[in-house]
Amino acid sequence: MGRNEGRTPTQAERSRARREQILDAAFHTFTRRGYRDTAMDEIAAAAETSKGGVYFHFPTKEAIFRELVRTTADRLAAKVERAVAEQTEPIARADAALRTVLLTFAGHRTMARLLFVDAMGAGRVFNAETNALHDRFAGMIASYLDEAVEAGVILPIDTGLTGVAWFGALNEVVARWLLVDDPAPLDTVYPTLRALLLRSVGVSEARIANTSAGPIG
Amino acid sequence: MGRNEGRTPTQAERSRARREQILDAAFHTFTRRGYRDTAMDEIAAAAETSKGGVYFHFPTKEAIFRELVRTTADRLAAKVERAVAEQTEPIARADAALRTVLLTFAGHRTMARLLFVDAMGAGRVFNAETNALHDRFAGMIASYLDEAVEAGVILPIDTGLTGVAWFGALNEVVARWLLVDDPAPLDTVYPTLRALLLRSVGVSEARIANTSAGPIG
DNA sequence: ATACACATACCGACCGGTCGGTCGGTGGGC
DNA sequence: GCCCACCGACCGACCGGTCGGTATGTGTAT
Repeated sequence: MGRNEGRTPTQAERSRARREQILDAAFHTFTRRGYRDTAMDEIAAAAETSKGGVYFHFPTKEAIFRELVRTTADRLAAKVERAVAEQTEPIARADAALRTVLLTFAGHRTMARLLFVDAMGAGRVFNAETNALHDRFAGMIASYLDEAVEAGVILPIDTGLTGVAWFGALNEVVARWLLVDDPAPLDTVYPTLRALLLRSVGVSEARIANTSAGPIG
Repeated sequence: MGRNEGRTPTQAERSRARREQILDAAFHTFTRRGYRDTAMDEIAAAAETSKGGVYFHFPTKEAIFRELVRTTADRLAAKVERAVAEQTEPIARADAALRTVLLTFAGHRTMARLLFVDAMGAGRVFNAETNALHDRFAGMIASYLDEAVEAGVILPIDTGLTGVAWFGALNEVVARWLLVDDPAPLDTVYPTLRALLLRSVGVSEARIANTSAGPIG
């Protein structure tokens, strides 16, 4: 690579590093205490800088939170889409999506926490945000279900409502797992939840018993 | 009816009336603006009294909210239990529970709102509360499912997890309906959701098609 | 190289506003 | 004459965001 190998970092580099540092600190603080209960001073302290320093990099508290939620949701959605793309058969695709979400949350509990924080600690401001987030994921599910209906492998159901219901079920299971002190590992509930959801759209027991695929991407 | 027919009410009566008035005002304000965004002054104003007046009847803001949630949840639970008691067949019982919740919410949107407010606007304080509330209803569902499993009319599933998942699905569908501006009537989604849930525990299509019962209590 | 000009990153005291809760007072019914 | 119900000014803590100031680069002309 260029000159200045690992030497005194340039201003731009230090700036981006600090920004990241603040994002990290905010992530952890929001994750542990919720949005409303997190003070800017706390974020500043956790990032080992000052409130002024934080406000140099971000315009408002809300902006920090939004960026965090957005990037986190993006990462999760991308991971799901990657996993789904590896499958061609409709049921296997829906299944891959479910597995990816569940196992990703299982591996990154804090990630799950952040995506649930706004529902737990934010005020009216974020209802629209939360709504949009839920819509996005419920919509993803619905589109996979549409494929499956089209292919005739599941019943011709109301995929919109089903997407919402599936998302809700998943949401609640994960939320429960987040709130309990020493939760059972999330991946142990996966087979049960999978069977429950697939059955709900008319997949045969035989087809459900036939589990698919290996580890997630 | 004793003497003093509708005449100047006694002090105790006026006191209880005021208390109710405050509860009412708090209910409406919490329902519209969420817990955190509701100021005691607003409640006082809505109850046509003063902040001091409110604090004469209630020790803290939290106490008001708790009482509201408790009595509301109690009313709903009682209604569900009454509806369930009218049925003897396990599937019909679970079905009655679902119908009652959905149709009660459909008829009392504000009631639904209050039960969801704590998740929307409260801070850490109520996580335990919310958790307990969810537990309670998920537990109710699970116990009905247990009956059904016992009777052999549904598959021998993990009723605990299923209770959580059903509750989550229901929860999300209702929440969605609360947040959308002009929602489709909740009772139109009932048949679809009912079929979805019943299928998920292995009830046959034939049995699902056979809808039960008349209007709710 | 040196000096100067300017921007960038950061600090922390401070401000303005909000809000839960308190308290001294008051008036009307018993 | 006492006390219940009520009033509303007030308190103190908290918190998001601002601002004047500083110090450390960074580019440029000499």
